[in-house]
Formats: sequence, C-alpha cells, structure tokens
Amino acid sequence: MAYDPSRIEPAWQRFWEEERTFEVTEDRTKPKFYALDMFPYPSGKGLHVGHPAAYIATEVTCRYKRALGFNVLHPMGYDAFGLPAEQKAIDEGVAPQVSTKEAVQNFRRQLMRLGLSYDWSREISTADPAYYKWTQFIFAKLYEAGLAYQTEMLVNWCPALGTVLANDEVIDGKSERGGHPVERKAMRQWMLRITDYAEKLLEGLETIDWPEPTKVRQREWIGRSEGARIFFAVEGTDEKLEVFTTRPDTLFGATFMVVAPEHPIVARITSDAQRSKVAAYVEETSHKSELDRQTAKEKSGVDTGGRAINPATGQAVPIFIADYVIYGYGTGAIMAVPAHDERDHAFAKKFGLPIVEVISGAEKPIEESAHSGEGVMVNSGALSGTPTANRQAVGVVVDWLEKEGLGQRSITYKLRDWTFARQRYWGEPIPVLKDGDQVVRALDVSELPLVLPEVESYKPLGTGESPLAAVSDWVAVSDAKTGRELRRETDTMPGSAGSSWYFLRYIDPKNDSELCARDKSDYWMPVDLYVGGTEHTVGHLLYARMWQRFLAEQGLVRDPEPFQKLVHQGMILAFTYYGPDKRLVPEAEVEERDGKLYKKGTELELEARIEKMSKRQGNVVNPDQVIDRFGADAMRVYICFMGPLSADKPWQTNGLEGQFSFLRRAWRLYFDETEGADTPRADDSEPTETELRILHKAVKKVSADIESLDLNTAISALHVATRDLAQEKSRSRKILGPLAQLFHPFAPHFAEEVWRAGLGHPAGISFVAWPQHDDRYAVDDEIRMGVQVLGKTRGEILIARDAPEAAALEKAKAEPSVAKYLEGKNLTRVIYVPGKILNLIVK
RNA sequence: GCCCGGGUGGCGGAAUGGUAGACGCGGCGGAUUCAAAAUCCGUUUCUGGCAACAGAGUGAAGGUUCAAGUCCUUUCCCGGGCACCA
Repeated sequence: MAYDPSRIEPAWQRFWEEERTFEVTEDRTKPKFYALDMFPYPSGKGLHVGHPAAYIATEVTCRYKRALGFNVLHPMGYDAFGLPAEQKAIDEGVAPQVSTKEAVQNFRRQLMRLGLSYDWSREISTADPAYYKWTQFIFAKLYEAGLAYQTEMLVNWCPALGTVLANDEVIDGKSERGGHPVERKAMRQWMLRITDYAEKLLEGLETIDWPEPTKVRQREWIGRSEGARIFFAVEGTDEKLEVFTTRPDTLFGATFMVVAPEHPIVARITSDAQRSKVAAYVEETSHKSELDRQTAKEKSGVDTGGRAINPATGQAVPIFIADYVIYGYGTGAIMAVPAHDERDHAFAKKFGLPIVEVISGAEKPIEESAHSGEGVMVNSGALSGTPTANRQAVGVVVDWLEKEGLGQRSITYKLRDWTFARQRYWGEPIPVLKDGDQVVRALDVSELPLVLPEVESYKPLGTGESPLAAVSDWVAVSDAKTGRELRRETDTMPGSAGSSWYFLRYIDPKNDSELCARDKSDYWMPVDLYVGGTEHTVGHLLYARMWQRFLAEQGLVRDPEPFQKLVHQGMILAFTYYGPDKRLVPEAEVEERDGKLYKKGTELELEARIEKMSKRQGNVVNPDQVIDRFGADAMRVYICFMGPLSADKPWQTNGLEGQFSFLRRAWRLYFDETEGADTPRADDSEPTETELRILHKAVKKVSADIESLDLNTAISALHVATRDLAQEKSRSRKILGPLAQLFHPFAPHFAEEVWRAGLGHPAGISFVAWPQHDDRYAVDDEIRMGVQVLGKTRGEILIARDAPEAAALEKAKAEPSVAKYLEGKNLTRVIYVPGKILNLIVK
C-alpha cells in the first residue's frame, strides 16, 4: 500500500488523544520547556495556512525537546473577544457567545488535523467567564494600586455609526466600515498607567533574548529623552510656563514660546486683543483629526498676546499657540529656538520672529536653515565658549538652572498611557461600581466573574456608551458592601486585556481560587520560546510585559519578564496572477509554457505578483483542502522547507507536491508497496560504514538546525539522507529507526507509523530518546578541497581533512587542471587552511 | 524625512571570510508503460564552443584581503515601522 496520509493521520491523532500523550504536569525531576504560540483570534472564516506556518516552529521544537527528556508545556487557546464577532452580532443578531463558540470548535478541529502536539487539556478562551474572572481580578488589582484611572481623552467619534472607533478602524479620517466622517471628541476613558513602567520596560529589554529590531522598536516606542524642565515666568501674571527641552544649552536662543492649543494655560495668558483669534484657532484644531494635523505641511499658529521672560536673557518673548506642539507630550509647551530647531525655524520664518544663533558651527547662514548639530555656545553670556559635544553644554546649563531654581533635569517618554476601555459589548466588563462618574470601588474577587449579560441589541446606542448601558437591571446595583445604590461601569476592556496574561493561565487553567498557583508559575515561567508576528511588537508584547511586571510586584509571579526568547515568523504570501486587463486569474487556471505564464488553453499571458493572502485577492489557501490532498505531514514538512522561519515567503502548490513525493519516497525505505500490501522492509542487519556516515551526518545537521530554528535546512538534510539511504538500499533497523526519529518532529504521523508498523516497535515515538551523533561518522576524514591559483578555483583534490601542507601541495601539483596554471611560474606563496582551501600564489 | 529588514539561477531558497547556487520546484533528455499517471536515472547559472575548455557572475560602483554573497564606503531598488515627540 502506498503512503496514504488520510489513513494514518486520523489514527495517530486518535492515539495521541486517547493516550493523553501531550498532557503534562510539573515534574521537578526534568528540565522544563515552555513553548508558546501567539494564540489566534477565532475568526469565523477558520484557519488559513498562515496559522500553521506560525505554529510549526514551536511544534518542531517541542517534539524535539520531549525526545531530549524535557518536560514540555505546549498549549493553545483563543483570543476570543473582538470586533468581528461583535459586528456579526450587529449584522445578523447572532450572539457573540454563540458565534465564537462555533468558531472555536472549528479552529480546534482544524488545529487537531495538523497533528500539533498541544496539551489540549489546557485550552483556554479569553471570553470564557472562568478565564475573564481573572482578567477582571488583575484589573481590580491595578485599580487598587492606582494604575487604572479615568480621564477625559480625545477619542475617534463617528456620529454616523454612533460609536467610538479604535485607531485602526479609522482610515484617512473616515470610518473603515461605511466610510463615515470621524471626529475627535473628549470622553471619559479608563486608562492604565503603563508610563509608570517606561523605565523598567526599557531596562528589562537588556535581560531578554529578543530580535534586536524588535527591541529597537520597543525602545523607540517608549521614546526616552533626557533633558530639562525649565520655568518661564509669564509677564504680568503669577503663571509659570513650564517647558521640556532636550537642548537646554540653546536656552539663550529661545526667542518665542509655543503652547499646545489644548493647554489649560492658554485661557489665562491670552490677551484681550487676541482672545477671539485664539479661540478660533483652538476651535479649528479641535475639529482636526490627528491625521489632518500630521499631514499639514505648513506651520500654523496664533500669537496669544501673552509674553514670557526668557530666564537666561531676561528678555520678554511672545507666546504662541500652534498645533505642532502636542499636548500629550512633555509639558505640552516648548521654548522655541529657531536657530537650532528645524520646526521652530519654519515657524519663525512664517511669523517673522527673530532667529538668534547660540551654537556656532552652522554650515549655512542661520537665517536660511537651523543648525541642530554640535558646536560651541555663543551669545550666551557667561556660558559662551562651552562646547556642546558629549552633552557638556547641557550639563553646564542644567547645573546653572538647578542652582538658580529655574529648572531641573528631567526625562520624558513618548509612551502614552494605555487606553483601557471600549464602548463595546464583546469584551470583559470593567469590574467597578460607580456613583455617577465617581468610582466607588472595584469588585472583590469573591464577586467575580462579573459576567457579561445578555442584551437585546448589539447595536451602538448612539450615545457613545456600550450596549450594556441599555441593560438597566444589570447596570443598577444595590451594593451589599456599602449599602448604596450604585451603577456598574458599562465600558468593557480592550482586546489587549485578555492576551496580556494568558501565558500564565495555561500553567494552571482550571484553578478557581487563583489566577495561577505560584508554585506552578515558578516551575514553568518564563516562556522559553515565544513565536509570533512582528505586528504585535509595540502592542501585545509591551502590554504583556507590563502586566507581568505588575503581577511580579504583587508577588503573584516571580519573574519580571514573561518571554525569555522571542522569534518572529514571516508572513505567508501567495502568488496572484493577473491577466492583461488586470483581472485576477485563479492559480488552477494558470499554466507555464516556455517560461511564460498563460491562462490555461489560451494565449492570454499573465503577470505573477507576490501578495498578501486575502479574501479579496482570492488567493487564500485553506489548510483543510491541503490536508485532504496531501496530508498534514506533507504540509508541515513543506511549511518548514519553504524558507527561513522569519522571512516572508510565498505559498507554492508545486513546492508542496514536492514534499509530498519526498514523504512517499521515504515511505518506500520502510515498506515494499509493490504487491499492494505494506511489507515492512527493515531487518536486523549491521549497518555499513556508508550508512552510518549518512545517518550520523543527518542526526548532527537536523539536531543543530532544530536548535537554531533553521527548519528549511533541516528538511534538506532529511532529503539528502533519504536519497542516499535509498541508494544504499538500507534495511537495517539501526539506521531506519533513528531516521524515523529525525522525521518525527516534522512529520509525526509518518514517523509513528513507520516506527510501529515498519520497524515493529511499540506504538509511541514521542518520548523515545533522541539519537546522538558520533563525529567518527558525522565528520568525513577525507574531503574534496578546492585548489585555487591566484585566488581562482582551478581544481579539486581528495585529501585527509587534517593533511599537512606538503601533502596538499603535492596532490595539487599532480592535478592537471591545477598544474597547467603553475607551469613556467614561480610559486611564491602557499596559503593552506586545512579542511578549507589551498591557494597558490605564483609569479 | 528618520529607523528596521531585504535584493543570489526561470522560481522558493543554500553557503562559521575559504570550490557560489546545497535541497526543492520547474525545464530538458532517457528508462519503465499498450498508453498515461506514478516511479527511477541523467541534465539544468549565463555567454562562447561539437567538445575539452575559457570567460563572466550574488542590485550598482569603489575598497580591505592570498581569498568577499559574507567585512568597509558610497549608491539604487523593494518591503515594513515611525512620523512636527521639543
């Protein structure tokens, strides 16, 4: 019988389920390994091939680690709250609880068909009350620690939809759905004080093994800036205008001030003469979206009529409002130094403000462009002559400011607090009781979970509140603790809530009295290998780090960092074919002739492009169909073989077919399928030296490649071993057994089947000790070495790996293809790197 | 504009500074077959040549080195991120 995945795969999946092969508990006699995949949003559309591609790296590693004797935790779950389910509820009236449950079942079924070695007994869903009880618990803890607070925030308000939109639901100032205009509106919002953790999150990056570009992005997102806060007296008032600057050394050149339009000081410093102009500008900017403000090319602003005193020069300088100063950053006000800041320069030019050079070294006249580089302080009174290099001048100025009481050293971060509320139904209810706007208390753990009530309609109310506000008997509470009539918060948590701690719940998923028992998290944490996409770099990966730190401070977990090693998988792309009319042509209708692509049976020449898989392009590949045709093992092997884990790469059905025939070829090492039945071929013969060499090289290469996650070259090593052993007509169990083990992490059903039915071992390959290589066989003692003359390869010699130079030289000279380049020349130098190269320099 | 990635055969991709193109797809030739599928063997960077062979070749241009896809400088193109953050 030929290799038939549809026969063996379901059988082994049943076996693993019945034997509970992958269920684990804490076992302190074994080293632990916690491998985690970023859990999916269970979309109603089901899996696409990008999911398994993302899960394969941990999968292969886990199967390998188990065989090495590690106690492996490899769980899966669902990030189940989210907008698509809510939208479906609005459109079709299907309760998200119901549609999500269906989607989860479909996901689980599809994931199981892939033969992924998850411990399914630990499956979790963030939308499960038994789970979100603890999300709510963490929120309550954050509230009690003063890290959750409410404040007026500008939000994206869409009047047409009657709802608040997330930033990614707004495209070019219009709602993603329906294209309605979106405004900025101030609303009371729950926030989490992630900014309190800015420094710790920065420091923590030094301790973890993450891709450097990801760390760079987090660092930039946190955006630490060192500088000073400086106080400017406002003429004719007691007001102090506080600014933040990274260049206090340019203080003498501050010829005007700029304040963000939203800044509360604006009303107090505006002169009567300017009041109406200022009001108009403030009004105008409040209607502009963030995007409008950012894309405006011209600087705009208005003089408030107020004057501030530059503490260094004693000069009165005008105070402007302008939207290029952002209220949420620093102090929302700046000292403008047009000579040394491009933005201030542009503003000064537009409004005819003076430009005073205070740092020498400009290449162009200071009237023409700002000089933001290094130089020496000039026009700066007693401080003139101080060089700016190495922030020396900054130090001098700040010392002076501190001594005079005019300012102080200060560090500012770009990171903003985390907006932690959605005016939506399908999320965790925020567990607090309120009296009007006033929060009275957070719910106690004994009152949790606060279950999401059923509602009649999922439609936005149009007031900006979530549909929960309409459930009056849920909202109104008579509080047993205080005896007061209170109201529940009707906002729910954002999608990032449940995903910020799920890795802990896997460790103790059924615990009803704790979010995760401390002795268990001490055993399993931190995560040893976390795999997910780069798109979560500054969202999820930062939020989860903050929660983990908070929980560590609360003594609920030990480690300050949750993810010790992080790796990103690339995106799976697809070839998309376009006809001359730019119309899409499905892959099934494409054929290749003379290196050109045509629509099948026609002369229509097609253009191939590599694009993201998307429903709209019709190039989404469904894993169910792949498995039906080729089986899960071929798909897994192909995914590994496609290319480097972290690279984006296109799905190619041809390539998949190639790996399917590879498995069939490998199958024939184990079974003679000529007579219509599977006849095992293995025997107890002693392996030859050649066979041992093939095997040990493969063991060495495959092991090393799994360790370094170079799965594509690991598969390539399996190809080579399979080809060469077939050539040798290998039959020995001593060869075919270890080979099956090498297949196991990649093609587990295949490996289980050949292990039991082909080699006659008891069923179950998962925990059989991983083969070890012996360098006596894995390293060749005779190798083919290139011989160069003047750096150009001219021939090849067969020589002992560690042969002395004289021997190598002798062999090279005997090689006609080399000798002809030496003829009549003087050998002046010999470069010989044993095992690598022989390079002959002649004159 | 700034910050990250990345440019290697027809295609996906291999190469601790040491024979560029492993492995796979596709192509070509052959075996098997009544035929096809499947399978097996050979071949396949480009140019010239019947061939032996020669020359060129890792986006481009320079450089370091006995030796560069790999290191350095400049530059072009593609993908992603940030975007008036003082």
